[in-house]
Amino acid sequence: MLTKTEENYLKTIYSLELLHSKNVNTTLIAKELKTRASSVTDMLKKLADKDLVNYKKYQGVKLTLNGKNIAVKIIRRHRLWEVFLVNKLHYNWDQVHELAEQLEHIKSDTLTDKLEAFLNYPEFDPHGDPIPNKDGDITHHKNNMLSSVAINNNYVIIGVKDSSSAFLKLLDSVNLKIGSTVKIISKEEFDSSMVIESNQNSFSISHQTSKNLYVKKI
Amino acid sequence: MLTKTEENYLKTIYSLELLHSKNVNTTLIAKELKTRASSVTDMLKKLADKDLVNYKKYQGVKLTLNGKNIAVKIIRRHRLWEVFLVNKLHYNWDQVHELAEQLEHIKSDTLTDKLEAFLNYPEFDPHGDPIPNKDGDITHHKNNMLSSVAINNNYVIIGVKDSSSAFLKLLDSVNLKIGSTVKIISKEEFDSSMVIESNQNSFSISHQTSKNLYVKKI
DNA sequence: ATAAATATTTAGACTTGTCTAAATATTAAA
DNA sequence: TTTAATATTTAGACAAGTCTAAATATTTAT
Repeated sequence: MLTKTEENYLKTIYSLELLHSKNVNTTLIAKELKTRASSVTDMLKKLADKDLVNYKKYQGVKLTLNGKNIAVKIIRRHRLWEVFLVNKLHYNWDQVHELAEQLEHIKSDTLTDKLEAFLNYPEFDPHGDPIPNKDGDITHHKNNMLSSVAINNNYVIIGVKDSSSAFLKLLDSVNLKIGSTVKIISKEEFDSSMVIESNQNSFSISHQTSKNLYVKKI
Repeated sequence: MLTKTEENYLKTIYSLELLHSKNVNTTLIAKELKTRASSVTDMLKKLADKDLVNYKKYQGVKLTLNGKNIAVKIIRRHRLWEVFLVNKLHYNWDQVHELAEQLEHIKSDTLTDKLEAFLNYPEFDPHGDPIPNKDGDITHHKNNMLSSVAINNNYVIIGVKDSSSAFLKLLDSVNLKIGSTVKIISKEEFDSSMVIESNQNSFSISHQTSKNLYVKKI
């Protein structure tokens, strides 16, 4: 049985592998987990001993199949709990991350599956991130950012890249949510901000905002 | 913020205080937590430093008001999660204890209250134990054991003292549950076993069983 | 009331996960 | 390609919670 700390390392390495195609390095993990590179080195050795990562000195790290399966399991638990917190306990989508970080470490073979059934097998969490199924299969079809998409076409928001409370509150304030339809009216060359139309009115959003919104053409 | 271990000590001391009126001693805590008396001594010093227990060398320990409030809070979380697991996720009542032991340590001021509302403010957990309210008030009205109650009267089962899986499975096997009505038909002097009537049929139960069932006269 | 049994505490050690500071390796720049 | 900058690892230390073994206190029995 893994400790909470070991699970957090696996989860972090998994996310970093998705973002960067190369082996994940020590410094990056340290920054992400708010710890020190030396601590990371120590832990990587331990994870390598347990066959959860492939680690060679000075060459970064990569999850083994074993390690990846566990990481996906943790992500599955995290996202299901987020759905529970938002759909059943009526938390706002910007309030659930820290709680899910705790709940994802509850160890039970049956709990996740029962929770999933209770929630009616949701496919996405409140931020639009896909929920891996029981076998660990996960659909990665969120590729288009609003920032890089054609003007004057209709899109629907299917996810957020940044799910910090600050960003989600901003979206709430302009009534943008998962499922909202948006159309780009104009783009500003100077700062890459754009005017978009959504919910029958139009307003300007920053580049920082548009590049954190996943969209799908409709 | 307390560690999981500190919380477990407080919860254990609280339960032991309810059972024994005197100061709780080191050995008892050690047995309950499956650890060593010396480890308990170490922890009691730490808890005393934080003003959670009153501890004097060789004289056992007693929760402070502070410590008691926290203990009750943990018990509240534990019991609410048990209700969730049984009522919403359809676990059997003998399967929820270990899971609730994990869930009770989730730290959140709002989660417990939202969970309580979601569950419609239940008063008792699946084993008939009362759930403390938000202010920590708790009703302790489970005094009559089936073993010590009059023959030929009608009672309803309101709780179980032992909530081990083994005992609960035994109850399942004879279809006794919280809310079942029972009447003692006869008692055996030799081993204190008794024949009871419940659900339109009668059968014998051991003293070990009858002294773990809380009942109320009807 | 003293001896024997039991309970409790202390001292010192171990594990996990962390840290700082120093040593070493890799990468980038001139 | 040698130097400078950066990244990584090692060595040694620390805190939390635990342990064993030994020392001390309390309780029980005679």
